Formats: sequence, C-alpha cells, structure tokens
Amino acid sequence: MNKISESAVRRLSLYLRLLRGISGEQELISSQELAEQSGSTSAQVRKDLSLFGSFGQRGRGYSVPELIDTLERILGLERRWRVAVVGVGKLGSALLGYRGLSERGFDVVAAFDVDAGKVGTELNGIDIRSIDSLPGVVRERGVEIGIIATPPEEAERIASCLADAGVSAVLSFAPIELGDRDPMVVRTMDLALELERLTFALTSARNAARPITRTGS
Amino acid sequence: MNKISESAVRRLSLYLRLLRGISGEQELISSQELAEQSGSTSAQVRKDLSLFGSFGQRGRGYSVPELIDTLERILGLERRWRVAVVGVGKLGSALLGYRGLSERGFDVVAAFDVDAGKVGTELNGIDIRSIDSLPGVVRERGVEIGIIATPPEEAERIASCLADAGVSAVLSFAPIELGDRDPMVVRTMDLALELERLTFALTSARNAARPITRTGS
DNA sequence: GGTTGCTTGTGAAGGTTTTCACAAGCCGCC
DNA sequence: GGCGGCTTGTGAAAACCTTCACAAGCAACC
Repeated sequence: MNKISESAVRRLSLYLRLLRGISGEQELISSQELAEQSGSTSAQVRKDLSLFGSFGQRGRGYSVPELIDTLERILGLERRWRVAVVGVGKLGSALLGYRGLSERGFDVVAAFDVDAGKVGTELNGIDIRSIDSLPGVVRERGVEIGIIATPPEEAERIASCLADAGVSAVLSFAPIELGDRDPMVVRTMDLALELERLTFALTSARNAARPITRTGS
Repeated sequence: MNKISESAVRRLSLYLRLLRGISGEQELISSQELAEQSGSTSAQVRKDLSLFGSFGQRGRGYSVPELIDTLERILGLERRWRVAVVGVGKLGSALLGYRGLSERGFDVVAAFDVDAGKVGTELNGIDIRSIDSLPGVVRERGVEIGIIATPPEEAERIASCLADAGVSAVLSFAPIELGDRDPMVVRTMDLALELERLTFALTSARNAARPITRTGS
C-alpha cells in the first residue's frame, strides 16, 4: 500500500465525522455532497477513497452505512481505544469530562497527576493516580494512547515515561517539541500556534503590501 | 508576494516558539540547529525564511533576537490580539485560566455563556457575559478573535453571531464543520479527529498487510 | 591579503498532491 | 433492450512542496 498523506488522513476523519452526522437520514451520498459538506472537491473525495479501494456505485454514489464502516476500518476505529490523561489541571479535567471522546471510540481509563491532593480522588468516574504508578496502571488497564495535559516542563519526562510503559501513541497539549520515541507516535496540539496561523492569515494581506524587512535595515 | 502554504506557516510558528525558548542563551543559530530542534531539514528552514526575505548572515547563521522579531512581524505578532472565549464550560474555563495565551500575545478580554448562573460571575479576572450582549461587548472591547468552546449544537449560531459582530477570525473546538464566513476566517480543532490520526498511524501497518474491503464483499 | 571552514540564499530537480476530464457502469424509464 | 442522466474510478496534467547542490559571502587565522 502506498503512503497516505497526512492531509488525506485528516480528510478521511472529517468525512467519517460528517457521515456519522447524517447516518439514518440518508442512504446514499455522492462525492459531490460529501465535498460540499467538508469544504473539499468531489475529485478529492473520490481520490481519497480510491487510495483504499472502490467503495462506491457508479451512477448512485456511496452507501452511507457502508462508507462509515469502511472509514472506521481504514482509520482503525472498528474497535475502541483505551486512553490515559496525564495532568489533571483545568485542561485535564475538561478532557476527563468530555463526552466527545467516548462518542468517537476513545475510553478514558486512567488519569494521573503529581499533586498529592488530587491523587486518590475521583473525577467523572476515573480515579486519579500518582505519576509513580503510571507504568503499572498503564499495563494493568491496557492503555494504548496517552494525552499529555501537564505543564510544558513536565511533558518531556512524561512522554518518556509513557513510552517506557508501552503506550503506542501520545497527543500532547504542551507547547514544546516532543519527537517520536520510536515506536511511540507523538503529536502536539498547540493552541497558541493555531491562533498564530489565524493572525498570519489576518496579517498577510498587509504584509504583501509592506514587505517584511530586517530590523534596522 | 507568493502564496505561503499552510505547512510553511505552521513551521514558522514552530521556529518562533523554539527561538523564544533559547532566547538569551544563544546569539546566533544556524538553519541546521533550527532544523534539528523542529524536526525539519536545514534546506526547509532556509526556504521557509527566504519566502519573506534574507535574514541570515552567510557563514554565521541567523541572529536569534532579530529572527524572533522578523518571525513575529511575519506572523502578525508584533502586537497583542484581543480574544473572546464563547462557552465557559470546562474547556472554556480552562482557556480563561491558560497563561500560555497571554505569554504568546493573546489577551482574553471577554467571555460569554448562555447559562444564567454563570453570567455576571467572574473567572480569572474576566467577567462572564450573556451571549445576547456579545455584539456590544465585542465592539466595546475590540475583540478580534473568537474561540468557540460551546457544545457543537450552538457552534454554528455563535460563529454567525461573531461574524456579524465584526470578529476577524475564529478558532472552534466544536467537532462540526464551520465554513469561513467571509471575511471571517474559521479554523476547527477537533480533539477526537487528532486522536483518529494517531489510530490511523497505529493501524495502517496492519491494513497494509490485510487490505480494506467493502463489508460483505 | 590569501586561505580555510562554515553557512546562507536560491535555481533546478525531484517528488507529492490536487485537479482535470473522460471512459465505464448503474438506474430508471420508455 | 436501448437510451439518457448521473456518478464513480482513474490515468494524465497541472500545481505545489521539498530536497539537492552549489555559488556567494562572512569570519578567523596565518
């Protein structure tokens, strides 16, 4: 199988989310409709799907339930995944209470924090454990994915700790660069960085007229 | 000025974040060093920067403080931005308390919620106002960027409301597709979608061996 | 001042992704 | 059964992005 681009994967997830939203209302969907809803083009939609096989019917479109199944299989969502949240501050608490995770196939089965005041308490049915117990709990509960919601200073250490414990993938909210710890896959979501992409978009028109120059030149 | 790709912008933000982290420790940095820290290549770094001009010194590298200035100018961060958070649930509260925003140039100057119990209270020094007062407050306080942290059902309406109030850009955490409301730029961060990118990565090796087929075929 | 070592900036090459455009195929109707 | 309308799947073309490779230029040292 050829390598699939990051952007294609992102779009496939998006298609799946949209399809789940219309599931039941509609039996068939055309690449054109899916494109409109996802802000893409019909050719792009067909190309993305054709990377994995032929799932549509010419002249009719794609069967919504079948396409959902197929996309779930492609994305590895034919089963549920066990997730641990590390860092139960404000963001971590929000994640523990976020229903959107379990709706999309992710079960938060463990939570960790350094704060002795939090360890031992429970939040949304999850017991908060000490970081020291992470390796054991991860193994016991079969945690596959870690979410890092700690302050950035601790993120590096936590990532290594998760890797050693055998976690397969990590999503980090800490705004620092964490490399993959082979074979563990690491991805970072940086809120401020996303805002910067917006400010760039807002500013770039002005920059076009008044080119960037070096300070003092 | 040529069009700058999304990935280039993302990398520029990343360079800036890294440079700020080493600011003071080091006067000069080479494209090679920056590449190693950002998981890129030196040619990529130089190309990204050369899209906007020549900022380095041959044989020496780039001046860290000058490059920070330049990147801030490119990304539109030579000034601070006024942000409003809409939806003060768990995620919204976390955002109101997130120091990473003001550290990176974003001031949260307003917060909105529908819940009458929350309206009128204060959180981290921000008064929570009713959604009805959004247009007025946005104008009074000069809000430029909105962050949507409401349940997905409300996101569509809030986005329109923000657009009407004259907000320039929106970052939404609601897992639904919000198109741009010209000229307002909209971008969505979907946590579950990011996790799905991970499960795809974890699963794709297996899929390569056992190709995806249509259900029942 | 010339030589050596290093690093930028950038055309050109190479690779990847998107868009185009059309043959192949399904459905319903006459 | 044949026709017309519609939609997929896909090579080919176009657009875009990354990597290569090297001339140009800076600094330090002899």
